[in-house]
Amino acid sequence: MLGSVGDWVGHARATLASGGYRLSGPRAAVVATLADLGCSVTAKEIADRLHERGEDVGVASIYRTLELLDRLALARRLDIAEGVARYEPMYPSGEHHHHLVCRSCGDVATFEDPDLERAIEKLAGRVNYAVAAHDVTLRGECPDCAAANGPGA
Amino acid sequence: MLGSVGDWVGHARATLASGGYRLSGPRAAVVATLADLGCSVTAKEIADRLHERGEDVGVASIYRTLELLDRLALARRLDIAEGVARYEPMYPSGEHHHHLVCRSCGDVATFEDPDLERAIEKLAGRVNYAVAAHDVTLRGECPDCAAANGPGA
DNA sequence: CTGAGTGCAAACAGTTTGCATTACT
DNA sequence: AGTAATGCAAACTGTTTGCACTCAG
Repeated sequence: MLGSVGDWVGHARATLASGGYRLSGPRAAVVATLADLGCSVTAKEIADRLHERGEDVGVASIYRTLELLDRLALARRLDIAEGVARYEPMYPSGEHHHHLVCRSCGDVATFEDPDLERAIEKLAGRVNYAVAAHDVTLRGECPDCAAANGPGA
Repeated sequence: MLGSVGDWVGHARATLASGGYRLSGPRAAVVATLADLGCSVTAKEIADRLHERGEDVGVASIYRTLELLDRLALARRLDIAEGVARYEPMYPSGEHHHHLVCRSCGDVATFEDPDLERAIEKLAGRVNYAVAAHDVTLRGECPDCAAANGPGA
């Protein structure tokens, strides 16, 4: 079970500790919640989830933790929809996925594609930037919205 | 000269007109400025440029125009850096490019890659979404920043 | 014990909206 | 003339920051 939730939480805890960062209650809660929610999570979603469980954490701490995770390469920030930052856990193995965003309902799905990764890798070697990461976002309609809107269009 | 600046302005004007949208002074100014600035432009950059030329346009109108252009597929909104919406002209030919973003200085460069497009096209046929568009963003360091920071890292 | 980390609330930046006024068509 | 579009300014949303307090190491 590569990159499983439990693994990532452990990895995050270890990385934080070895970086001299304290594993405070709020910080641990944000890490656990991010792991739990998984893919493409907003600060608000984390806050809400924690609130539901009675374990409230100030928004500032949520933002500060997410920023820290991003800085330590424990999470990555996504620019899928403008206006809201989304985060998701980053696995040490480097495995990752990309996103499909529904223009109608905002739903986010994921995909992985070796061919695409290969094309990007080759490309990265050709450009004059030192490429460290990449995002690919496909936009269109999810099956549900296509069924609902498509026939009419 | 496919998709040249002049072409696009004409195309935009025609599309607006045929959609029943008025070609007001402010709107025309935004269209012209977007064409002029070209790639990856923010609302503020348009406002500033117009201000320099003494042709001030209210921010609201700039945002409304950009949203309209996006809606009419005359421009596309980019989610390159979170927190700011960036726009660029969309050419009717469908030709487009993607972006390289420097993590150090924020510089944005562009690239085109047929292999990548091919991979995305194939992929689009395989997923269950009806894919209408795609964005690819490579992140890393531009040559200048790599030269400045790289040796130290 | 001591400073990293927290929570609050105020500050901010970018964007949107309501409404009276202006100006395309 | 009639209505789409503008400009202003206030409202909003998401995010950041200053500061006194707290708690993990």
